This record gives sequence, C-alpha cells and structure tokens, in this order.
Amino acid sequence: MIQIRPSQAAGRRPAPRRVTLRELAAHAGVSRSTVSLVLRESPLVAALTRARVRESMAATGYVYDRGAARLRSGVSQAIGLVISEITNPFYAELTAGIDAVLDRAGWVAFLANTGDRTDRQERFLQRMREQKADGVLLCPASGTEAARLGEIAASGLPIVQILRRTGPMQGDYVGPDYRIGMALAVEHLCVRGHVRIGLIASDRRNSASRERLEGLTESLTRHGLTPALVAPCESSRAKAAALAASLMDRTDPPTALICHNDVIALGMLSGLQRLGRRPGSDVALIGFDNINECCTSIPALSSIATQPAEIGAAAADLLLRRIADPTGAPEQILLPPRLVIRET
Amino acid sequence: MIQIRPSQAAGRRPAPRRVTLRELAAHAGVSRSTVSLVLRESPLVAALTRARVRESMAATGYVYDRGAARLRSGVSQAIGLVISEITNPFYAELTAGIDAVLDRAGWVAFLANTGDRTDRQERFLQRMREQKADGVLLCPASGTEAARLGEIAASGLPIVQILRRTGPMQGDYVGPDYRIGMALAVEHLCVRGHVRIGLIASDRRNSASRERLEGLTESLTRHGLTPALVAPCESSRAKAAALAASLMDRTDPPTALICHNDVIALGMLSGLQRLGRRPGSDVALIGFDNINECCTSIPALSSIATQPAEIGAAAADLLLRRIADPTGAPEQILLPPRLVIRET
DNA sequence: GCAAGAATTTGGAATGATCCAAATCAGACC
DNA sequence: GGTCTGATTTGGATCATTCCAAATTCTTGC
Repeated sequence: MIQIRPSQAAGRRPAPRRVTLRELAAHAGVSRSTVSLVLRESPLVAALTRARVRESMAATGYVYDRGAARLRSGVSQAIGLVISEITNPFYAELTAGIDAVLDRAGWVAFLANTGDRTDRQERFLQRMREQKADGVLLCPASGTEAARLGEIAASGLPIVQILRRTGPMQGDYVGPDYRIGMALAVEHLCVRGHVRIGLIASDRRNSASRERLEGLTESLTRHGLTPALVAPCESSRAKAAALAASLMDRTDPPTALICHNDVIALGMLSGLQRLGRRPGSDVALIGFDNINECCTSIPALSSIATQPAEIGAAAADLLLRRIADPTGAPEQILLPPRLVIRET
Repeated sequence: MIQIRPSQAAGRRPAPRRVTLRELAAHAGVSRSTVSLVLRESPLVAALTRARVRESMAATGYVYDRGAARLRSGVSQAIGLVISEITNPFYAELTAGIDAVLDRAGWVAFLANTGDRTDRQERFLQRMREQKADGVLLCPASGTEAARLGEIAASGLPIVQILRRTGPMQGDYVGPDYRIGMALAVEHLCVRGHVRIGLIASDRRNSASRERLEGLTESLTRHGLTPALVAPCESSRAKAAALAASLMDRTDPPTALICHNDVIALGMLSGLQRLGRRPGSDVALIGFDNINECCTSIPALSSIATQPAEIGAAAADLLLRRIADPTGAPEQILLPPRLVIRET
C-alpha cells in the first residue's frame, strides 16, 4: 500500500529543489531561529530584522514546509472532514460552510465521502491519524459504534460529530434540532386539520433518523395522535418515487407526509404526480433540509429549513476551539430549524 | 497566521504519546531500518521477520507517521482538490468519483471550494505547496491565468485541470467533449425543425463556456443557422427563472433553448412554467450535465449527460500516473457525452 | 571446512522545521 | 567605564521517518 520510490523517473525537468529555511537565513544574514520566529509572526524579532527576512523570502521564493514544522511542533493546521453522502445537496452546502470558516482561519481539510459505510469510514479515520490531522469533523456512518469513536478520541484525535451522534451524546456535536423541526411541521399540519400523518423515514441506525421519529411521535402525542405510517426509504429520488404507489394504495392512506429529507420528498413529489395526485391539495408534503431545489420544483416544496451552511460553520468553529483547548467541556450545539411553507 | 504554541492547554488528558518506529523496533527486536522496510511492504525482509514486526505493530498500537516519512521520502500520498462551486450537484458527483479512486489507491485529498474566485484559489494553491501535496486536481476559477499555472507546475507541483482549461491547452486535462455534446443537441433539435435556437450561457472567461458556445455555433453553421440568442446567466435557479420573462418577451422568441448546465435549465423550466409556457411543447429545453434531478422534474428535463463521476475517476487516475511519472507526455482526455431525451 | 554469492539486516546521516536555554546587544544609570 | 536590565538573537538537540552503503547471516558447491 505504501509505495517505495515511486519510479523517481530520472527527472528530465530536474524538480527544482525548494529553498529551505536554512538557505533563507543565510540569504538574510540571520540565524535559522530568527527566521523561524519571523515565519511565525513572533513579536520578539526587531522590526528591521523582520523586514529584511521578509524581503529575502520574496527574493528567494521561499515556501514554508508545514509538514516539517508539524514534526517538531505537533500542529498541522489540517483537519479531516468525513461526510456520509456528498452527492446530497444538503451535504454540499454543509461542506461549503465548513470550507469558508477553515479558509478564513488558514486551515485546510482532508475530504472523505464514506457513502455511509463504516469500513470506508474506519479506513479514512486511520489515514487521518497517519497524516496527523489535528482533528476531525465526522458525520458518523450508520452503524458506527460509540465505543470506537471514544477510542479514537482518547488516542488524541479530537472529533466533532455533525448531524448525527452516536451513543450517549456526551462528546462535541453540532446539528439541527430535529425535534423542533418535527414539532413545527406537526403543528402546521394539525392546524389544517390533518389527522393521518405519515413519515418517510431513513436508516434507523443513526441518530438523525431516530430523533426525527421521536420528535414526530412526541409532537403527535401532544395532539392525541400517532403516526399513520412510518415507511423506510433510501435517500434517492427514484426509490422515493417508486414508493409513492404502495403508500397511496392503502385502504386508509395518509393525508400528509413528512419526509426524512428533501431528496426523498422531491422523489415522492414526482411519484405522487405521476399517480395523478396533486401534492398540496390531495396530499400535504413536507421535506427536510430546504435545499435550493425546493423553491423551483413544481409545485414548490414546503420544507423544514436546517441551514446547512450555518451548521457547517458552527462545527468548524467548535473543532478549531477544541483543538486549541482539548480539555474544555464538550459542547452540544443544536441549531433551531425554521418551517418554510410553500405550495405543498 | 501561523500560530505559535496554540495554548498547549496543560493536558489533563495527558495526550498519550504515540508509539514510534524506534520503539516498535525495540519491541520486535529488530532495527529501525527493518521495521521501515516492513511498513513499506518491501520484499527484502524475511517472512518470519515480517510476521514478528506485524505482531508487534498490533500489540503496541503503532500508527505510521506519514508526515515524517514524507519529510525524508518526498511522497505525501495526499493531493489537493480545487473545485469552483461545490454546491452544484454536478461537482458533488465529480468529487464522489475522485474520492472513490483515491480511496482505492490509499490516497487522501485536501478539499477547497473557490466559489470561482481567483484569490481564494491562489491562497489554496499556496497552502497545497506548504502542505507538500503531491499534486492538484484543479477546476480553474474563471479568469485564472495560464502563465500562473505554468509557474506552479514548473515549481514541481503537478496539476491536472478538470472541466476547464486555461490558455493553449497543453497540460494535462480531463473533461467532457462539450463540442460533441452541443452537436448532439443541435442535431436533435434541427431534425425536429427548430430554427431559432438560443443558448443560456455562463461566464465567457472559462473554457467550459467558450467551448460550448463554439460547439453550438459550429453545429448550427453546418445546418446553415446561427444562434438565435446568447444570454449570459449566473449559475443559480433563481437567476435563471428570472431570466425567462425577458427572453420570451422578444419579438421573435427562440423555439428551443440549450442551457449551460442543468441548474440553469431547471430554473428556466420553472420560470417558463410560471409564464404559462409549456416546456417540451411550446419551447424545447435542453440542459447540460444530466444531474439526478433531471429525471424527477416535471416535465422531466432533457439533458446532455457528461458523466461527472467518470470524469472525476479519469482525472484522479491521470494525476496519480503523472505523480508517478512527472516527465510523461501530457494527456488531454475528452469524454464523449450522451444526449438523454426526456420530456422537454 | 571454506569461499562465493545471495539474502537479510543494520547504524549513521539526512530531511526541514521548532524548542529552549544561553549568549549577545543596546540603553540607562551611577 | 562598569553594571544592570530588557530586548534580540543564536546554536545544538530534537521530532519520526527514509536512504544508503556496509555489515552480517545464510546457502550452496566443492
């Protein structure tokens, strides 16, 4: 797996050796230590010296070697980002929010897309330890064991979980408040007189699904109701569209559907339409996440807005704080969603 | 920017020091060099010795330090991935394709989202050099200067461009064959008797836009036609929807529209519908990229399929080859699109 | 039992930065 | 001029690995 001497290819272009800190120091006529202090913006060096070193940097085209620095200092300015399903637009927005914060702070992120599989996740976490990332933002794949994450965290790699949390929620976590989201949706539907409300759910083995279901049940209970149905569905338009028929064939079909996310809701939307049902009048339909597409679908999809970019930003922020202070008290940050009512 | 001693936080959890190769060697009763060879799967070591070292690895919980290895060997097994617009589903698919290849090969990627701005791109490329990535997959931001990329490549950081290419296309590049895509669409439309065919375009300063326009013009010329209109539009549903009215208000409105990408096409789709036009019968509408959403929009969007995951995989493949052999001849790989006709 | 050759194993130097304690420098004051 | 003090600057050790040439061990044939 680790390559030995990857065919060094007897450089025709002779791979122009980089200027090192040592050479830079010689060029500026100061010691290595002084240059190092300048690089790290230390206030210890005299203004004049700093200026001279800066000039030499420009003149020689010096490039800082963060890897070498990391070896001694222990800080790599890099984190891992583990996403379970990057092709879902929601995660793309989340990623953009994270990326913006990291860029501003001068950090970089390793990206991995697990496809919600624990083996890929495990492999990637291992690589993060090998690369000595300073921390990891993790949306744990369904089926991740809390104990395993505990081990990794204990080995000195701070983890902030996003969107989903494993086990007894004690570590750092940032995500939407799914319960409030469900409460908003249920409230809205009950006011309109809906009584048979169903949930198109997802994999029960992750907290994001469980919390949605619990939120729904609690909210319905407050109105003296129970879920009319709970149908699991993979997160894909096609699967959701296909599911529509079997739901509507029932003897007592639901009058309102809340979907685990917008991808499913949009699939359901077109599935229902192909069956000749008109979402919004025949059947109420509410998605989750409020991705861009909701505004332009026909009819426009109502959705519970979870503000992925803000969640990403808050998570990145928290991870950087945790890296700076590994012993601080764990934080659980829940961002309240809003309900965006459109035509369905 | 570079932090000095980020508040080492007087470890309560005492940050369990990692086992080093030296300690591992002692545990296994061999030399550092031998352990190093085992780690790199060298055939030089005796099977028995290898087994012993492997046992010790498991027993001590050793974690390879790729950063330290890189310092000596020069290979980091990490690359940079620079995307211009991650929230576009097309790029998300592309990223997934890249990620799959890298994962299989045991590499990791640094991710950056430039938002199509050259300053962010420049900043990120600088960080890649500091982190000593072995290479970069780059979708150059509009306005990127070819000379700048040349400099960077000459400094020893291999670059494979994806989707867009700057300047005289001489470096490594992987992307769809936009011209063929346009030819397919034009052919299809002309056969149906369309004569007034328009293009909803994008920023002209990148090759992906220029090649689309050129492809369209060439294909139309072969039919003795010229573009009925070329309207620039930002890559957003809302902007595209808003644009619809002004297009249809013309005295001689186009009967067919080809859109720069599906995001724009879907915005246009709903914009047209709100104006009371029926895409597919009143106006032909063809998108570009064939993202998932095309199948489930109502009416289903016809689109030129560019197979992002395959492009990503091919690009990652090429970059790994280029890293292994920096002196090889540059390759330009164009993947032929297919036309997927649906309801519009 | 020994030489030759192949198969393994090894220790010192190197990679490019930071850390740290100690050295040097510059003023201020007597 | 000498001493004290605070501000700068410095060199040697160190971080965890690989490289390389040389040393050691094992086979084989006579």
